[in-house]
Amino acid sequence: MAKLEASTRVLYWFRTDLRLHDSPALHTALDLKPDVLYPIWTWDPEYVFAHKVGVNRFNFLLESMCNLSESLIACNAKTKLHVIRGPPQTVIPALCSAWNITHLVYEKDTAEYAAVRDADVKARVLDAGVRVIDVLGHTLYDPQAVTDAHGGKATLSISSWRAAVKNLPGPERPLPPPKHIPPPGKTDLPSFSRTEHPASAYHTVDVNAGEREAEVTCYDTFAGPRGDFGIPTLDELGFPPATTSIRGGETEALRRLSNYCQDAERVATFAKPKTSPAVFDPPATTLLSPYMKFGCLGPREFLWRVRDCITEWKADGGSKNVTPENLEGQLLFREMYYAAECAQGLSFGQIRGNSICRFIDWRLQNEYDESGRKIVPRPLGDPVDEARLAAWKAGKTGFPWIDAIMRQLRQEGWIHHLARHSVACFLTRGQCYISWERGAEVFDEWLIDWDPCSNAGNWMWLSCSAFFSQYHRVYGVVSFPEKFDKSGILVRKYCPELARFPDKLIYSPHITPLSVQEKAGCIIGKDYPLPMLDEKVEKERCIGRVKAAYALGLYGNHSAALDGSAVAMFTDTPDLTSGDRFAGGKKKAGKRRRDEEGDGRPKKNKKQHGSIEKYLSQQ
DNA sequence: CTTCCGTTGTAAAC
DNA sequence: GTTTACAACGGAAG
Repeated sequence: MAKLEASTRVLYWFRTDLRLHDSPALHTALDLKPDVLYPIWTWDPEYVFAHKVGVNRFNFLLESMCNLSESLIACNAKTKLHVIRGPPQTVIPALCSAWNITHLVYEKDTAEYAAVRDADVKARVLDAGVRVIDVLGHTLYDPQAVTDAHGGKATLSISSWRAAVKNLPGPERPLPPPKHIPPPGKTDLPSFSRTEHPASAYHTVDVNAGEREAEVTCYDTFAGPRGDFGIPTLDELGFPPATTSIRGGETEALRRLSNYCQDAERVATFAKPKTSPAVFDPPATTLLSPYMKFGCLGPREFLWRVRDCITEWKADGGSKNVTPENLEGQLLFREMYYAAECAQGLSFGQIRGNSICRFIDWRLQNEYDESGRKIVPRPLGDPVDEARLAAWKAGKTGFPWIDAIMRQLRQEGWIHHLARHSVACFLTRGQCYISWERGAEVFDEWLIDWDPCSNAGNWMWLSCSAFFSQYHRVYGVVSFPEKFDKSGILVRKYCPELARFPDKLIYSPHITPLSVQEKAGCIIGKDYPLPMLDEKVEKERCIGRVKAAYALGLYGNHSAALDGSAVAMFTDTPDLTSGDRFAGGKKKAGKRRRDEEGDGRPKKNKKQHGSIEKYLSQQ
């Protein structure tokens, strides 16, 4: 009797902490000196059916889970990562009951979606008398503590974030990985049924259906096809093989980190804005973001490895770079976005209801029903806008720099930070004037390192919706890449049809004489698209529109943004590229349009390098 | 109130 | 290759 009460039986729930090193939550679990510890992962149907996730992120996750399982086995041959296929909200309470769990331990996830889910799970198991311990470990600082120190307001700049953390204790050195892990106990699943733990409920909205080549079989059983709680495979998701060359896992993360730190001078003099988005083999940056996203790499491990590396190098006479441009600074932006998301909640990922996000009359914004629910799938908008969005996503805009980046994104699941800037600026305030929500959605689908805080935060930054406001600074689709690479290696790799164009024309092949095009074996307008819009003309229109939006001064939480009437408060600048720009699309009711705007300066339309009409006719 | 600063612009002028 | 005008924002500091 007394012995039974003393027995400590821990369910350790792995989520975005797929590592053994520097895991405060796992450390806490082991400090309980448990008799048994079950390392589990709940294979949540939400991500399989309701959230659009590309094959490369799933592949990275599965590899990271496999690697973690191997590391667990190395600590104790009797253990491994146990995958249970079902929604955590019902599966975890059922496991607690079936396995007589006394403690549920996991790393705290502060992002709103996860926080809501975890609160649900927590409430259910607390009811059953299980103690719940959640421990921070995904960030250097507690986003809630930063928010509190900032008066409950979102941190909108690095300086305000810095002021908020000034009096908080700084990050300590990372914890070592455990050497031993207790074994799990019995693993039977009495009376588990799909009625209680539905996966099918989500089938009605299988948003990934288009990517699948076969049926989803991963929910046929709870413990996998072999009944051994094995890690699912892409086959069981019905997905084709992954296309990325980025391998997942903690082992790979630590190898990459060590590898990058070999070159102490590069670490110590790192300046993000100076790193090239055009090189890829190897990339100019660490490529550690995917590992950070899934917790294969702990932020403190990264921070202190970098700090130590720089200290050593400085001892040899070097002088180091400063935040926020240096490597440590990269982590600080992540912290800033986490704190801002924590203060803002679910609306951080959208315009509607988002008090830090400017309301701008972007095309193809989210749409909501009367009760404020997002309409899924999104009703189609103006065909010209839709065509532009589709071309952007497909890497067929006719601008090689943009297209190469988008194709790299799809293939590799990762692109350089400044490449993200280029394509995000182009889609939103630079040229297309399409809502950042659409871009964020595509990044969510394709980026391995997608993170609800950093992704939405950076899209608001680039679209000048929050964090940043210098909307005149528009990235050129030729000038910007030329600054880094005049030879166009990224374009040659990801747009191979352009590989034989001369350096001077690689970013603007449409002005190439036909004879040269023929020699290069690629006719622009046939083998590669004409530019789908006039870069300079659209840039000027966009700047004018954003300027007008700033003057109007609406934010996402304005009543007009909530009830959908805000768009009608905008007036349009005269159309310069195509007279029938709005002819095909339905205009919003009550929309006013004026003929002239602002400076009234007649804009010359000298170089019409292409038009959406010409572009569409090629499709 | 004014001034200064802000990770990552461009194009022209020197 | 570096410097400067461009046209100009929000927020913090003074």
